[in-house]
Amino acid sequence: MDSETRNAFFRFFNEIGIIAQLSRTALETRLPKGLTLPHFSVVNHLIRVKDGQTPLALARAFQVPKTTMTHTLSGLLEHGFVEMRPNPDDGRSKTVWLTETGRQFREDAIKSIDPDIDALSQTVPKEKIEALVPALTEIRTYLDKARD
Amino acid sequence: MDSETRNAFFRFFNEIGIIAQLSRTALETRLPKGLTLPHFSVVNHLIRVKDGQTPLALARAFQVPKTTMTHTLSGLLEHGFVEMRPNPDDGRSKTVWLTETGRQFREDAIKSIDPDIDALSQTVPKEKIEALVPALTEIRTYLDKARD
DNA sequence: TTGATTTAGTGCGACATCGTACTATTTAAT
DNA sequence: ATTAAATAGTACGATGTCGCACTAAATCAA
Repeated sequence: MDSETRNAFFRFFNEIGIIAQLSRTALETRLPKGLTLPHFSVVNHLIRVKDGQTPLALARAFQVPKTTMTHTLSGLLEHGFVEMRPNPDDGRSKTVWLTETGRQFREDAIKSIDPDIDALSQTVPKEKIEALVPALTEIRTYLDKARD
Repeated sequence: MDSETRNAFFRFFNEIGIIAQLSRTALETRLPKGLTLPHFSVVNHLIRVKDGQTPLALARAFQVPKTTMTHTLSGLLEHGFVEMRPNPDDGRSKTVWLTETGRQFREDAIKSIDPDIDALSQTVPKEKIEALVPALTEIRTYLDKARD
């Protein structure tokens, strides 16, 4: 493997890592103290997709270990953003449901974040972002499969 | 802001976050136990750019708080991969220098990782990666400036 | 049916990250 | 020259992340 190819991939993953870090911090400064990107992401996911999913399904959707999802959900429970109900199909399992407070949290968060996205879109228009996503999805899918 | 635009950016940052996570895990499984992506990245940076830089310069290069860089460097010191020397230009400061052990660590790590990159490049060729980097750099630069 | 294996979720411990506060030194202001 | 402000680095504490081990329930095998 030539070092030029290697460096291309290194540069790519380095930019990815820094963007992940900066965007996360940028989002979290807009959230009420004690709430993090995973909190917002999970609530957002429950709205965009559907609630009533199991913790394990959420862990898989976000590619995190299930212990991490347990921790994230415990924070959402403390804030009253979700509630757990037994899974009628599986006694080991639970289902995660949004509360009205949780929906409101998402509404408020989006109101706080929208101006930032709007500002970013002045420099990097939506179309440019949309053009990037398919390649990123391809890479993400590859990495997901590659981890055995 | 219409929700379509918002969702485009959300999807983008979501993919970014997952790729960062998966690629980090993939790399770290190739490193000796106890060593992390930041350890490798810093050593790699010291070789690609130059050693003798200050901890603060490294913190800025990786967009992490200086306390985080202190912690990363302490790990590199423990492993004997770098050594610290006083900064002749500034008595408050230090400079970070690679050791032979550190260079060897980087060599070995690259040998371990190269096959993975090679496999990835079969699915996502170098050219495709290189085409993505400028846009990512633009976004990273924007986010960096935007954090006041 | 019974026992073995797999799976969902959690408690716990290890460690990475990062904000706050502190020391030592440098730079700026007068 | 003296003092105030800014800067480099670190110690410490809080918290997020995740591997390991465990319990309870489901699935599979005979």
